[in-house]
Amino acid sequence: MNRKEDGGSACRRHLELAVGITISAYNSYRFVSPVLTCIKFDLSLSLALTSLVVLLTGLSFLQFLVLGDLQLFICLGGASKTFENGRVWHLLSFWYDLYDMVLQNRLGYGFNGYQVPPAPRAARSARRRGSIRKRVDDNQMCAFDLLATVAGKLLLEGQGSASASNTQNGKEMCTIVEDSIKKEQQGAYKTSKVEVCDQGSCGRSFFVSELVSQTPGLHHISKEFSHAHIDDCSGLASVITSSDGSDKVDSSDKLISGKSKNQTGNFASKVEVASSGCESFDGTMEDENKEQTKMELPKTGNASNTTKADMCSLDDLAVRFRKSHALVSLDNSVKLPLGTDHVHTGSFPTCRDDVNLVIRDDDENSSGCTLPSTMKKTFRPSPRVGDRRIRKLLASKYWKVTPKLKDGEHFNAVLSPDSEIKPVYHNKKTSYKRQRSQRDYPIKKRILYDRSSVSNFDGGVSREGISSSPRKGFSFGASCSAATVHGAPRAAFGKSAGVASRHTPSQSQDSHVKLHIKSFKVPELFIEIPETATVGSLKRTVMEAVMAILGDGLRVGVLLQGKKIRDDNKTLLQTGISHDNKLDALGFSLEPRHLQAPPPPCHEDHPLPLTCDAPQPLTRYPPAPSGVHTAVQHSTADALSDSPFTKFRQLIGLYMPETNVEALAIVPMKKSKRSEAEAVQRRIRRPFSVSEVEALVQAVEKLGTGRWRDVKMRAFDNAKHRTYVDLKDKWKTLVHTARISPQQRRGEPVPQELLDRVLAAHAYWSQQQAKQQLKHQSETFLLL
DNA sequence: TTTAGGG
DNA sequence: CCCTAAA
Repeated sequence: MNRKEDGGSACRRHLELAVGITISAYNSYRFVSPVLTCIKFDLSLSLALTSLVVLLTGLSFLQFLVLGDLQLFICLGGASKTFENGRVWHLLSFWYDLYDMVLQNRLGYGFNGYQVPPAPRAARSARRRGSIRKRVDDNQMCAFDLLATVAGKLLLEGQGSASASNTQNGKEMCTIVEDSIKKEQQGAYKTSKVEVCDQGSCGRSFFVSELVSQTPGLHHISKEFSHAHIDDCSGLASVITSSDGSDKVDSSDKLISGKSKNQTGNFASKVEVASSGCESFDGTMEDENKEQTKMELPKTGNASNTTKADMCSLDDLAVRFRKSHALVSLDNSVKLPLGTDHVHTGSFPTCRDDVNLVIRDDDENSSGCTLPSTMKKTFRPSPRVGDRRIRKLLASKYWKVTPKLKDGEHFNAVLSPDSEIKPVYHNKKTSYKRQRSQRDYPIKKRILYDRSSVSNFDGGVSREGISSSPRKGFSFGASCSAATVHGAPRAAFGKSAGVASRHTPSQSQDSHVKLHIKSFKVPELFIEIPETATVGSLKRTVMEAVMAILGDGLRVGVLLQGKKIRDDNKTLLQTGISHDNKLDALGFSLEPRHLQAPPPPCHEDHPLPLTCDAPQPLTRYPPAPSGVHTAVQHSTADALSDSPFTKFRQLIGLYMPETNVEALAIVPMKKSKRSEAEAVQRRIRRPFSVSEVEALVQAVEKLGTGRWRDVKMRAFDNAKHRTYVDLKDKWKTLVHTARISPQQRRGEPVPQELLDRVLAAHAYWSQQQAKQQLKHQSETFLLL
């Protein structure tokens, strides 16, 4: 429950329940989240980075829904979707947290502690930065960091000069920035700049492109993100090792100074890059979509003869050099094995600002993707800071698989034990040296998550899904399997690396990455519970909220004292909720609704396979669009076409009209106004089958229309869900049906023969009843 | 609880 | 299917 401070309600107490429910107020529950069990993200991506991004996006969307406050424009496999209405903060912070979680590998991290900033504030980035850095390896820089910072700036500025800014201004700002940057570059710094144009259709699997939104800030942020992403993809620079570790730098400042040093030429004389992604980059651009790529290489004395690749690598190297300490260490000698010429010392300084844009696609085809000129520049709060940030960004360590490695070159993804993810391009000849630790475990062209490596987690990242189907673009699926996680759920991500290397089958393996989140928490579902609430009503509320967020396919289980209890709505609805500390006992879990879901690997962990009285699905709240309720299946290789993908599409909003988004976002928050009566769940409608009708008719023929209890016992004794009232009602409707014309009848047609019998029986027993009545009356009369 | 009926 | 008066 760290990081949980609620400014607005100090009086709230936060208790973390075993199943992930936090009670924050006396009569309200703060569902830090129902535990989401077994949500699988199946990514057939060539890049782990991309996977991550997608994953984050998917998850962030959850957050988004809950918070309902962000706008994001995402191009996903060609389809784009805009999420409106919001502040970037939420998403950013969520990313942040996720990033944190993923890379930092914090044990027991859930989303429970997550607190949404009441309002955008610049402080966040700073704040986070500090904490994160300490927590982490110090090496961890990430795009998110940058994003957050930029976002903060933008938001602040946007607020400051808000009124003046609109879409137009955004563009202007962009331009201005760009200009300034250009000048800057052309001026003091030599830069290698790559302009890529044409966005969209790059065939990249995932690409966060510009925001079309009205929010300038978002636009910029988006760009930043693109940069991050892309750059990351370009992540060539593998390892520049240094013989002397003395140069390790830990802070940005130092890095900067390092750079200065570099600029002055005191620096590395040799740069060694095994295989830089630049190569692939170039090749791709050429053979790919024939996108226009323009590279502007300022002809500076030293760099004049450098090739594109060189520049690229240099850039990267430089950046990485300054940035990722863990990855790159300073050395007196740096080699550039790109097969290209060597770079002179002088060229290094070049890299300084640039970063403009090396856009690389992670896609196997890494197409040179392009950004409109307006997107070329990243927003910079200040030149200096921007620089730094960008560098950080560039240095962010994600891992990626580069498709176009040359023979003998292997890409090594390294997931260090401390969750560091490092891209390592490894050349046969030039293997990199590891200075800092032995934690680099190269694996070939593949990113593996080993379950065993995350054994301490409830769930881990499963590696089973790692297969590759490059070119498939990517598919994303989420599937759920029955699993109830006991104890605080933890999202586990690559915890270690070492093991990964063991599972390095063949290089021919696809780069299909499957991330498996066994459980995570839906952050901040806030549900107020009226005093009169019952467990059942609460459950229903939870269900609604969950469904609003995740769509159909899930059911909510009720846990008492950590144990799953039989889900009997009737009982639950009558079970009040004590508002004292006994709340701890109550919990909820999310489970897949369909029964055919294969039991999850973790099944044994569960107390009971979920039991449900009725085989039929529970009523959906809200009603899901047709098709949505298709059973969630375990993702398979072709998740694209199947429900998992559908699921994902739901997640990312393709599923619901945007008009609903806002509502959805609000739903979980305040929905308690309804009367308790309304909160009581209505029984599921179970149309009578023909055979049931027949049984009913037969029984009534025998027993008459006034002995429903007997009818029930006689013909429906084992049909628990059919009460005698139900039978009576059905008879009523049957009679009505029989009397109306066939055209007016609806539902499953009842054989006319049965209807005739219904009328006959009805007539007969009505007559009998009348007789009985007369008799009774006469008897009474006689008595009088 | 069961019937009977209206909603 | 729900709700309930009435038995």
